[in-house]
Amino acid sequence: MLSIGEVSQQTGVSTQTIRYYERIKLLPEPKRAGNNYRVYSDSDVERLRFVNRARQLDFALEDIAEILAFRYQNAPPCQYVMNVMTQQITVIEERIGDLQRLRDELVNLHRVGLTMPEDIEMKQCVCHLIKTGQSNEDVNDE
Amino acid sequence: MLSIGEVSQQTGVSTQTIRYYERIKLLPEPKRAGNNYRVYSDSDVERLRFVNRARQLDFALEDIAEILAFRYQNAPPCQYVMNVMTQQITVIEERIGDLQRLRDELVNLHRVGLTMPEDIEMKQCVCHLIKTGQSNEDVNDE
DNA sequence: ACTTGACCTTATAGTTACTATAAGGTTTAG
DNA sequence: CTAAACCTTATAGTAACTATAAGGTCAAGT
Repeated sequence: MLSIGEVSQQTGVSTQTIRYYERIKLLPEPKRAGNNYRVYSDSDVERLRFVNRARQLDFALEDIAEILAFRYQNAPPCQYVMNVMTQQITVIEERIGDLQRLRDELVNLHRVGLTMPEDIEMKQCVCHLIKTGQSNEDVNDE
Repeated sequence: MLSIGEVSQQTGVSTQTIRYYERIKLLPEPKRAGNNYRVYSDSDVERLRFVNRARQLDFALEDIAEILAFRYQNAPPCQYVMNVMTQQITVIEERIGDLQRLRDELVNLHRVGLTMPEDIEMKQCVCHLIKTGQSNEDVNDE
């Protein structure tokens, strides 16, 4: 039986966040000690660990709630979880692609900024690059 | 001279977002027509394009406001912009790394889920994988 | 003249996943 | 007996929008 602070330490989830999860019903209301402090059982901690782990996999809290609901009904959430995973993978791969393109663009702009003569750099410079939105194509491919 | 809807079409920024930018003073209050409709000049549109382009580069609105403030004072924001860019690139590269690790982990879990015998898959399955948080290491490297 | 639909206006609340703050109660060590 | 390190609740703030409500304006069609 652990206090909220102890649970926080053991799981790496802040006390604020634990209370937040309780508020949005992702975690059940724990028992209370005589002084009204929260007291957590092993199964509470296990559930929190599950939530935390799923968050690290970037599952939305809503999806996690759904999975937990399946779990509680003793229905197998497997197919659901597998579907969510497939979706997640697609979304993440798209994000990676977007970010890579963005990084290339920024690196380009930065490089152009560096190679500008100082007096121009200090007057028109990078703002112009941002503004036009064409530097990328200019430098890159066209 | 354009209406908010026309500006929206020309820039790809929703009318809601244009009003939002005005509210947080990223854009100046435009003139109004007799009917109280917003009327935008070319320079208004140019400024919005700048904001939009910077957003596409994932600059925070706060940074954009800072850059625009420099611009207005005719002070060269160059060094500031260059610094922001450098920071952005670092942050983005970290995010890409995180996401790649996450994707690998998910792909792994998904693969394990697929190769599970169906009866097990339908009872313990992926939830267990999420729960333990150890499947990744099991499958990957150790 | 009137109504329908596509515009425009403001103000306010909702989104996601937290984080921070205020204002206070409890417990333990010195 | 007081200071610290816990705990409690309630509420507001974060980023960058998006959605909703409730209404005003305008051009075209009947």
